[in-house]
Amino acid sequence: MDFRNFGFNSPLITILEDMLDIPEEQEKSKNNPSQAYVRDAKAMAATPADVMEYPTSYVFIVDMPGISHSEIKVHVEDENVLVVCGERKREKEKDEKEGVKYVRMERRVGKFMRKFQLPDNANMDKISAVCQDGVLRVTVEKLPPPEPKKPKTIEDYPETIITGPIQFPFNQADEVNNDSARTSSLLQVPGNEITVFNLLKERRDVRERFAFKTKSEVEILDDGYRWRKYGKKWVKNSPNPRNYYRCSIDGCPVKKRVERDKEDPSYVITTYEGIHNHRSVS
DNA sequence: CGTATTTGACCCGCGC
DNA sequence: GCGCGGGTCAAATACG
Repeated sequence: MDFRNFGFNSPLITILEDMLDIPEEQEKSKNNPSQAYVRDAKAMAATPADVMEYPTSYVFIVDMPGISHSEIKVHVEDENVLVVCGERKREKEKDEKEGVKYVRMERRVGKFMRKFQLPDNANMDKISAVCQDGVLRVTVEKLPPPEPKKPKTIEDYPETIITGPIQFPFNQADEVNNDSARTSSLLQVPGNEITVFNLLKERRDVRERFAFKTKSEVEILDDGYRWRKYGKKWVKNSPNPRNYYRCSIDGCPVKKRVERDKEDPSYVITTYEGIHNHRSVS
């Protein structure tokens, strides 16, 4: 998560603030964007914050010294910007008491504020805040990670037909040193995905080549590997070209051919040959 | 301009 | 040995 742009605490702003030390009263005479800007800059510079990431949440810890609960406001603006602000007011009645005067007045009076750009996975509906001992603690729950798409089995896709001896050149690394491992593999077709599994239980049954056909608009099925095209051929008796690909990993011997079924052009026939000597890349 | 694809040439095995 | 079908190479070309 990128928190670099979270705060507004660059040294430049602090220097600017010192140079433009405008009295609060004058600031209140508003309608001047630059004054509002400076006021916000001062408020942010005066409001230190920590940000922590937990497994299921983000926590923003903000100093709000001497500010009563009722003066602290937490809200979200612009969809994903968490704004925390508070204001410590001068206590007029006490200040003006007979025979009482300030000898020193350093503690900040005025606005405290911080803005935080929330990450994409922040749950805007699950924000809570507690304030204790002048420290505000805002917890923003994370959205649960996107549900892993439930793999579908080949039975869910009767359009996919295994047409040759079965072998999985991809995912080969998963079954290394495990001869009886259940072999499974995921093939992704845009909008669909297909897991072909359990078709092979014994490593010794592995063939160097297999083919299947899938109903698909596009010819490039994402099988988790990157391929480099090295040839294209018009084969006899077919109106469609045959495309030749090599695994783009240097030294990997796997090749595949892709062509449209000449009987039914809505099917794409893919033939794999060889065994990958590396893991898939995606 | 670097990278991917296209495309014709070349190569290889097979049947005659 | 020759021709055919199909796989591969690599120069030319397209593409981003």
